[in-house]
This record gives sequence, structure tokens and C-alpha cells, in this order.
Amino acid sequence: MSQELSEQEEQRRLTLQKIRELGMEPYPAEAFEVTHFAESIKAEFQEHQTVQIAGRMMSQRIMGKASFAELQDSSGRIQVYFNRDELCPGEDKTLYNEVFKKLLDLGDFIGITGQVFKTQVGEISVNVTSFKLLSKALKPLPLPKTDADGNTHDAFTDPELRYRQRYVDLVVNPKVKETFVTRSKVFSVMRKIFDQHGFLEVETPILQPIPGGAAARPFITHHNALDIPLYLRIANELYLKRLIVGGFDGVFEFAKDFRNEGMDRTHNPEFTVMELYVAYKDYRWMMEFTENLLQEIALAVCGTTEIRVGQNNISLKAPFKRVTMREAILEHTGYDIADKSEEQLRSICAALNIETQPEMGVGKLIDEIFGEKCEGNYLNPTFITDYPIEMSPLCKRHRDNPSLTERFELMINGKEVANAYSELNDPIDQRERFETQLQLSERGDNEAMFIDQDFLRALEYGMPPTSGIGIGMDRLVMLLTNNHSIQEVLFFPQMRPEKTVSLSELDKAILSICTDTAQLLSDARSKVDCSNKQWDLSVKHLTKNQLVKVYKEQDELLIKKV
RNA sequence: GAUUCCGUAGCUCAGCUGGUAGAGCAAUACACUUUUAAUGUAUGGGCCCUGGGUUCGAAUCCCAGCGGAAUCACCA
Repeated sequence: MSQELSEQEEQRRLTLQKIRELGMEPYPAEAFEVTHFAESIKAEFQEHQTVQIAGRMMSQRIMGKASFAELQDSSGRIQVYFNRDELCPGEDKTLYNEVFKKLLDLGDFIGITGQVFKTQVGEISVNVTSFKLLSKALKPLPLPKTDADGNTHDAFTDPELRYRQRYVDLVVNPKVKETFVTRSKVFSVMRKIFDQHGFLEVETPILQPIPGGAAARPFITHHNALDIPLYLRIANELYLKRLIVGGFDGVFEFAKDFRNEGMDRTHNPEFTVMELYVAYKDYRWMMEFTENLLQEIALAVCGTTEIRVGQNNISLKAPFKRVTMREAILEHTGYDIADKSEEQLRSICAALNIETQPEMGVGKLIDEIFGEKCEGNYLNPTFITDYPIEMSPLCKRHRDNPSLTERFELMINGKEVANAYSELNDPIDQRERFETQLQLSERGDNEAMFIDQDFLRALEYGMPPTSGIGIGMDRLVMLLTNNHSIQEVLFFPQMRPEKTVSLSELDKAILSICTDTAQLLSDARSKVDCSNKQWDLSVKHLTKNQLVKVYKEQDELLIKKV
């Protein structure tokens, strides 16, 4: 960690020294009493009111014996006024001349006491009578400036830096903070509504012996004491249904799920889903509940149901449109998929220029057509209903058509936001569906579901008719905050580790010998000129940093690049 | 995984067809008692992402790597 300090960082460390030499503590232990916030002082202007505020000093305009600075607290910024002779009425002007003018840096936390007033230009400010350094900043913040026309200059925009150092992003970019405040509000509004319905917030295991409830590749870990593999959950559905079996009428969980798949604008390896299960309801009830829920969230969070997302105006006013999967495909492609065989669907795909894989069954093929030709068209909220049974192994058969299920997905802005079922509670049907999944998996679908015997046992004890829904919280927040990327709505999106490993000459030499194809360790050894000890050390260093891999295969030690 | 683009001061970015590295803000010093992108004068600050190559000479051209972004592919 011994990084070279920049000129400015050296400077601030020197300043820190000087502060201590003056007998001041740059990181005091005692609390500072805050009586007001920047925004409330401005909103409820009261001339001469005495206030104590605390925050970061974000700008300084020094004009000899008087100065202005801006203080930023959790609510926003307010201008503060330092006058030498008011701050230091006696002979000793150190506090102003030295401490304020020289020893305070932008980004430092200070607490001030002063009186509210309006400047000649009309800006509400605080006239400082005393101030105290609360915490010294040793690194300079990037400091965007806003001019009279509201244009921002030198904004801190580099996405890599913004995500890796979100704390800086939050200090410096108020919009970012707003996004996360909105995110939090969405969660609390939903909790409130669920609470009003008498639903119970629950917690279910994140470490699961069988990763069920969805089709996705899991992260795997190991429990030492039990010596078993455990999976990070890809969904919590099966556990929540067990709770319905146990007699709760409504349960919900805001759950972090984990999927070991690609990352892009709409996917992060860990993401948040809200799942809700309500007994004695069906998916029609759930549609009504969902549209009212979203409408209320929009009103509470945006103050309106009419939101703008990118180029599109979207109305979250209930009720939402309902379109069956069959109608959707018929409308956008002209093909009727009802009662079509796998072969027929495959030729429809061919006619529509949609690529197919041999392991795709009826469900996947239909999903492919919908995803390719229909999904993107639904900007305003639309319930797509009645999915083919092959795509929905946990969903109850449709009451009017046994080849369909009672399922809907809610599409907004061309993307899936929610997925809901009349839950399958027939244990025998459920077992058969799992077995079909197993066959798909044997056919090469590496996302087909595992069979959870305990879940089937639970169903055999009887689960009341139930409707359940999962809402992708990150995507919902993206919609409501008009953000284009999931990284913008996660505080700490997953990034490649930034640490670059420092390699010795020998490390580099060995690394250059290793390739993607494995070779015998002894062969690699013979190509490098060094002592055995050096070799051993270097290879261990490289494997520890995941640059090469050494492993055994049929009693041969092999080495290859990772 | 594929393609394209990007990586230069604390931040935002210039730097042409190769010739010892530039601006604004930030920093340092001085001046200035109601400013607000405060102002004026002066000063300091760089492994030009890393490693190779071409060349008398590379921030610049070529190759490889690392990191990021976008588009596509994958993804319930």
C-alpha cells in the first residue's frame, strides 16, 4: 500500500501537522451538536436565527478580511460567511488568518455556529461566530463547478472511478445521491403497502443446499463443518412457498439473489428481487394488485404516474394492458403458436430469422420468438399472460387450456419487471414437471432446474391455492429514476478487482512460458533458469494471484495460464 | 465470448503527419470586508496504464497485456 503521495496529499499531511502544533485535534472524539440542515435553513428563512450545522467545506472564496465558503451536509449546501473581526474580536486573529484561510482544505468536515442572514445579492447564508474542525480530508475531492447558467464544469464523470469510489461520487454528484434516496423510498413504500395488507416480511436462507426456484447458474461455496457444498440462492421462491404451506397467508422478502452469469447494463451477479406470496389468490388477483402497487409507488416516489424513461413517456396509471403470449406473437409476427409442435415452431423460427439450438424445447423456442420479436414493443406496462407450460415448471396449469400456465410477466419499457404465477400446488404435477426439467438438463440445457425433494414433500402436505410474484427491484428503480444501467442503481456494482499484482522478473518469465493449453510442470521448469527455491516461490506467487493454475491429472502435474 | 472506442497533473480534457509535456479548475504564495464558476499577480505539480517492437528519437506508429465504456451474443 506504500503509494507515492501526490503534491496535494503531501501538502495536506503538512497542514495536519500544523493543526496539531496549534494544539487542535483534527479528528476530535466528542460529538458535535447539529441543530439545523442546509436545506431547512434556506426553506424556512429566519433572519438572525442561531444555528449549528456541520458538513464538508466544498468551496472557499477568500477576500482579505472576509470570506465565503459553502458547507455541504446531507440535505444540500448552504453558504457560510467568515468575517475576520467577528470571528476573532480580540487581538489574536489566528483562527481566521491561519486556521480558516490556510489550514482548512476543501473536503474537510467542519461544524459551525452562526446566525442566518441574507447577503447583498440575496443569498441566504450563515454568519459564522465560531467553527470547529471535525475531520480533516487528506485527499482532494474532484470539484465540479456549476456556473450561472446551471452548466456543470469539470464534472466527475469517469464511470470506472465513480463506481470504484462511490463515496466520492456521492459527495460530488447530487443526482447520484437522489437516485439512491429514491431507491430506498421505493423499498419503504412497498413495505408499507404490504404491511397494510397484513403480509409478513420474512427471511429465508441465502446459503442453500439445492439452488432452486429459477433456472440459472449458481455460485457455489463450501461449508467446512458439514463438509458439503452450498449454493448462493438464485431465488427464494421455494422457501417462501414452504412458509405458505406452514400457514402464513402472505409472506414477502426483499432478497439478494446471486447468479453466476454475464454482466452488462442490466445484469449484476448479485441483484435484488422482491418476492411476494399470497394464499387463496390467483394470478388475476395478482395482476390487479401489481398494477395498483406500481401506481402507488410511482405516485409516492415521483409524484406522478407519468414518467419519462430515456426517450419514452410511460404511464404507470392502472389498469395495465393484458395480452396473452399467443396474441402477442400473433400480433408481432403473424404466426399463431397455438398447439404447434417443436418441429413446427422450429420452422417458424427459421422463417423469422431466429437462431435456434437443438437442445431448445417448445418452451424455449416460444420464449425465443417472444424475446426477439415482441418484448421490445411493450413500452407502457403490459401483462403478458398464459405462457406455455414448458417454460414454467413452477406454475399452475391454465384453467381453460392444459398446455398453458396461469402466468404473467409485466413488461415495462420493453423489459421484464415482474414475473408472477398462480402457483402450482399439485404435488404430483409438480414432480412430473421437475422430471421434464431433468430431461431438458440431460439434453444439454445447463439452466434446467434441480429437483428439490423436500419442497415436493412440503407440497404433499398441502399448499393452499396461492399466487406469487417476483419483482426485479433494480430494474424497477432504474425505471423510476430514469437510469440506463444497473450499475447506476447499485451502490457498489461488481467490478474487476483493481489491484494489479506486482510481478518480479522471474514471475514474468514463467508467465510468458505458460499458455492456455496445459503443459507438464517439469517441461515448464526446464525452460526457466533459476534455483528450485526461486521457482517454487514464484509459481506459488502466480497461482495465489490466479494467473496460472497448477493441477494434477493422472499423476501428472500440469501448469497452464488462467 | 466478438467488435469498436478510451486510458496524459488531484478532476475535466487538448496534444496534428514521431522531435525534451499543455489549458481550465484544484494546490502553494501575495493582495482584496457581502462574494458566488469571485478576481488579480506569481509559483509548483507528470512511470503520458504496463511490457515489448520499429526509429537517431515514441504520449504519438505497430504488437501483446491490464482496466473501463458502448454495441452485439448469452441471460426466466
